[in-house]
Amino acid sequence: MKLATWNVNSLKVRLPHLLDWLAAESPDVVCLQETKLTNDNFPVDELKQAGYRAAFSGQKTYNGVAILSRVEPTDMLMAIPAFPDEQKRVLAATVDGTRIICLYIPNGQSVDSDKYQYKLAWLDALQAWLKAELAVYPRLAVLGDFNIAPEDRDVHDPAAWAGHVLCSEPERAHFHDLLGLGLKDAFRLFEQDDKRFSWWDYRQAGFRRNRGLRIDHILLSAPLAAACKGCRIDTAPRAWERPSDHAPVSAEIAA
DNA sequence: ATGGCCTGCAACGCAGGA
Repeated sequence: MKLATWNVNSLKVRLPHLLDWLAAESPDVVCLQETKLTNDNFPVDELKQAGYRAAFSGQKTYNGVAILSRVEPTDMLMAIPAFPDEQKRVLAATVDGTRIICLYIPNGQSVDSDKYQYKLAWLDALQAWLKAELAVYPRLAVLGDFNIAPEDRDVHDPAAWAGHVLCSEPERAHFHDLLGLGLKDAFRLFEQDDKRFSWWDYRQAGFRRNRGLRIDHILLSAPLAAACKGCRIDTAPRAWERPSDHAPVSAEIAA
């Protein structure tokens, strides 16, 4: 079972990229973030043609998440139960006996912003929810744009980013606490090249200069981590015409 | 040198992203 996550930064613009990538990579499950589409505009038919069912939770202009899968997703949940939110950032579904949680964690903007406080409150609620979910679903995968670079090695210039949003100590502590629940960062289960990132700023030729961050993650419960055969960031689509600023991340789980 | 780029909205510049 191949699981993937991709912040597409507008599914309307990136649908051709997504269809090309699905055809090339044949993932079984794909979590999408920043679809920026209302549900009535979701490209259900195009994805069905490509062989994917879709669950989605969108809104106008901002946010929006989706789960694509080869088999019908069931038991969908559109929010953290104890954290009602107008912003569509959460989608959970069960796919073939595996619980999939797709997240678009708030960016936070800057550490002195109200949005940063919202991010920390959001992460508190996430922590409590995932603890309960793990007790219910042994096979649990959490995929998405976490907007957290967990360690300095996930940052192109740790000195420049020190203390800034996405790298601040409270955010990293939250990420560490998720691992403390028993989740594993799939990417770090394997030997990886240095300076592997999943997001690069559109400005200043960020991608060409590999000035990026690793902020898109796949976390796996113990049974899934034990069966995980690989995890990689596919940087190729970031070099395509009119790319998303994020690259897809995928993990292979043995059947 | 505190911007730069991209998307959506519905502007004719803004908010938001990271």
